[in-house]
Amino acid sequence: MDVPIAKNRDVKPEEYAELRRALTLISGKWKLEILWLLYHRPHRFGELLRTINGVTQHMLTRQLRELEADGLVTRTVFAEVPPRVEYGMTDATIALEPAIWALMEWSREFGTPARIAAEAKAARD
Amino acid sequence: MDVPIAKNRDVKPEEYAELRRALTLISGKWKLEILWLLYHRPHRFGELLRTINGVTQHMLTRQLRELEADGLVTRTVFAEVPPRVEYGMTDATIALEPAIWALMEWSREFGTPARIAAEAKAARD
DNA sequence: CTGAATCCTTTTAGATACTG
DNA sequence: CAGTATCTAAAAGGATTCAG
Repeated sequence: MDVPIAKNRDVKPEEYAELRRALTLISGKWKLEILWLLYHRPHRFGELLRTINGVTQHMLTRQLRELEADGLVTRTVFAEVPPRVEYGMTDATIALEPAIWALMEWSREFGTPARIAAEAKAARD
Repeated sequence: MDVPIAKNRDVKPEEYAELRRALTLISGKWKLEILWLLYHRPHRFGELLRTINGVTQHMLTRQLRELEADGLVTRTVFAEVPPRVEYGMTDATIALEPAIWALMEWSREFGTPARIAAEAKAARD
């Protein structure tokens, strides 16, 4: 909090695109839940489906495919009957933790609509 | 990096929604550019329009309105002719800096598609 | 058990013209 | 100068059905 970003460096135009891309990678509706569960341990598809409240089979598959394509989860297929698929972390996933943590801290402080509205009002006065 | 989030605490279901909301707040296509410029100093509408490459008047207005509604920018109208409107930071904006910084760090390390793909491949092997 | 295919709704972004 | 009003396009999310 004592380290204003803007005072430290400028941002090149291309970096905005990269930063936006980073946001896109984790902005899927279920991706944070998925990643969080995987931070604890590898999970099977059915485990994720049962654990994540409200997600459909279709959406879970799609979010996992996107995460996999972006290198944020690993997908391991075991040649068994019945089939077993396990999802796990990558180095990129692990490196993402501090950013998620920082966002969660901020969300707890300022993420509440009422609180944010109050802050804005106070700033206007 | 030495502090795995998952090892420290669990996340309540409601917190996922809050975290997703935080992401939504900053996920607009032009919001990061806007916030970054405002971190340096207050800007007028026309200044933002000229400085941010590729944004249209319409989109800039909409993104600013959303940021304002979310308490991430202040909007000050000066009763002058011609009209002058200035946008600035709020406490919530300032508190957001560390999270943006963390995301940008991660993006520089893992945000490149090629790099991410390589990481994923290495993890699979 | 894991997931692909199809169709549909909602959200977000953008282009264009007009205004106090 | 700083917007608003329409309209259109693209992306994201979701329900349902079928399959190795």
